[in-house]
Amino acid sequence: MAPSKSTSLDALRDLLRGAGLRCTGPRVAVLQHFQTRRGPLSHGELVEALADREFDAATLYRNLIDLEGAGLVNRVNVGDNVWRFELRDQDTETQSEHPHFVCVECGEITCLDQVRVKLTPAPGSLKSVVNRVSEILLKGQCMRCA
Amino acid sequence: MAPSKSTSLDALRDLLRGAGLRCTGPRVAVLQHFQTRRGPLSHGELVEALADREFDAATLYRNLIDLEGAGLVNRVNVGDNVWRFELRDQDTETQSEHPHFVCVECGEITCLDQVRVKLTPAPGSLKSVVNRVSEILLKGQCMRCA
DNA sequence: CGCCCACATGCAAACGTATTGCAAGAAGAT
DNA sequence: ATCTTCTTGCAATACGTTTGCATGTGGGCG
Repeated sequence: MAPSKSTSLDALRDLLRGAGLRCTGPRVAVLQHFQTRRGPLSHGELVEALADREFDAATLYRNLIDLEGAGLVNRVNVGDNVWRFELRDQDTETQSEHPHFVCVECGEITCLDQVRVKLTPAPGSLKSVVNRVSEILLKGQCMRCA
Repeated sequence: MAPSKSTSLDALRDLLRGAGLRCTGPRVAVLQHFQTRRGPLSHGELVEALADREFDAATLYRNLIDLEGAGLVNRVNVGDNVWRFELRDQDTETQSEHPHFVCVECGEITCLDQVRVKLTPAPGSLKSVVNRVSEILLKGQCMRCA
């Protein structure tokens, strides 16, 4: 019968502790805000969104970095030279195989699970410089922004 | 019998004038430097590379912007929040944008001119979200960092 | 060939985001 | 309850990007 609020709060608590981070006010607030938000969030947007809580901007910045280091959020760059962060899906363990598509307009990130990318190098071009490709990023315009 | 130096200089002159830009010392120097360089170049790197010419940094910055507006260079973003510019291939009319490879260790950026990327979408996956792919970014580990 | 004007340069400064130093404060293990 | 270590708050710095403005210059035109 526990209210959902405290339930999710406990979940966040476990999430933080499990990641080796202390459970503090700012961090819980950040995670909570991420849960209500779809899509990447910049540091500035986060500061403004939590302005009423009056957390220090540097604290929130470091929180984002820490959460990224703990694997709870991803840091993405949609091409406007501003770091953005998004809650990382905890369910999917391996996400390395499929390419990601980033819309340069709305910044939405799409996992192209079904898309296969085939690289056909000319002799001596790819092999000479590239050892291993770990991530494939496609940038462009999504249908909605077209 | 004209020396190749003056020949290419004339070519650059025509390139600039043809693009509607005045032929000035800084602009010629920028284009010349791009010709000797493989891969994208940041503003800071360009300033340092042409330090002996003692051009103003703001001038070089505006040159990059102007050259981009004239279609002579492309502006790319490899994910480190720094704008980079590369000479645009004038021969290929259809945007044959080559993919870029970024080493996640040393940060070196490589133009994979010869690499062709073929996307084979499963039915209804790519078309539904992606309208147009404008940039392809491959991240991984380069040979030297392996 | 020289004039003239729009465009380009140089210099300085503003700006926004990213990043760090340090002392005070809080979390959580014992 | 205490103590250690991590975190916060505040300030200041670093860095790339961008702009204002006065001066200088390319190149078209007479």
